Amino acid sequence: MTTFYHYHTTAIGELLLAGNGSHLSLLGFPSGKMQRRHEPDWTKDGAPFDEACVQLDAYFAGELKNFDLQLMPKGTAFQELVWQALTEIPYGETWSYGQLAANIEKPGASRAVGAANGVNPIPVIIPCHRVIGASGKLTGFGGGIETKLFLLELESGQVASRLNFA
Amino acid sequence: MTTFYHYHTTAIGELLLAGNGSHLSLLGFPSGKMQRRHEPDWTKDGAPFDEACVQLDAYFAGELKNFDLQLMPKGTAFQELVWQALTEIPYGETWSYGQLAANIEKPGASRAVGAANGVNPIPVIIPCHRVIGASGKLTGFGGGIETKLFLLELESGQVASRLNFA
DNA sequence: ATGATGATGTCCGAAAACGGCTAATATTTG
DNA sequence: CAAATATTAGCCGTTTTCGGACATCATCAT
Repeated sequence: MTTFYHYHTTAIGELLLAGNGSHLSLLGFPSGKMQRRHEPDWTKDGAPFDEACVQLDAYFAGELKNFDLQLMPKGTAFQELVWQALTEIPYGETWSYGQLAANIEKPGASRAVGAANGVNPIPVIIPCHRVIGASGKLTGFGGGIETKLFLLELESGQVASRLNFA
Repeated sequence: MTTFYHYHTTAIGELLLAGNGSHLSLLGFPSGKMQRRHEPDWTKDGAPFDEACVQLDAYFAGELKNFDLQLMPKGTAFQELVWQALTEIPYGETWSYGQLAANIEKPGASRAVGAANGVNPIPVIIPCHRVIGASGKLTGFGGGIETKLFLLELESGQVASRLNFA
């Protein structure tokens, strides 16, 4: 099965999108700490990334609050359960890792939830950034803590129109 | 990639053959101690097993001394090296595990050779039965020691025309 | 306040166990 | 006294097991 990819520039920098012909399976950050680029055997464009880009643009413009895309994140049963639960956190809201754990009927698995969050293959669209420490601390984010903060401010209606790129 | 399979009865009982459209990747013993049967998602027949069966029949009739088939055993680098070396043992001859180890430039790895022998995916055709202990003892064989003995007697020209099946 | 503790799922590296072995010593047997 | 058997101790790739480390957090002692 061939994998398609596409780069798209947004307010948080360039993003890598990838998937098969119909479903999105990856959103990565080509620059920054956790770099993620396309694999050599992937095919450029070709897949329906247009819709994803349109929705991303609208999201960063503050006009779209809920993505409606065909997603296909791949992980263990537990991870997919967590990622599914993530999509149920309303726009602009934040939950703690423990709350999310309780929500999937696995109280005590807050730490495991954090680990699953850390390998979320489609950040932003699957809003792992809406999960923070119980103390309110933004404990981590693949695209960098500053990006996580930017997304939360965007969703909270604050300005946060610019961001320093390294 | 779909896998094809086929059962064929020989002097040592029923055998399971499996592979893709062109290469043989498995020969198993459906009955006996180390049972090996086809997986549910495999496709019956369809692949060119005809030639393999013809050669097997000729082999058990004592008429064919060297198989000429497209093989595709899958294992670690070391294992494939061992299996390759196995095919260089002449018909009717027996080597010790230590000799085989020395032959692949890994003296001292006789024990590892034994382990690799034990997971040979295509016995009989890849003649792991031609390897015995340095003392002459037939130390092991997936299809049963008695089968190993049968094969060696067959290749040594002895009668050994019948074999008791459990 | 600060710090140790235990619960949870996954990954990763290290360490140990396990064989289709063998040559070198013991130890038994005729 | 040999000449068959044990026992032992290295050998090596693979597999299994185990112990931490994590995007945590409530709890109970200091």
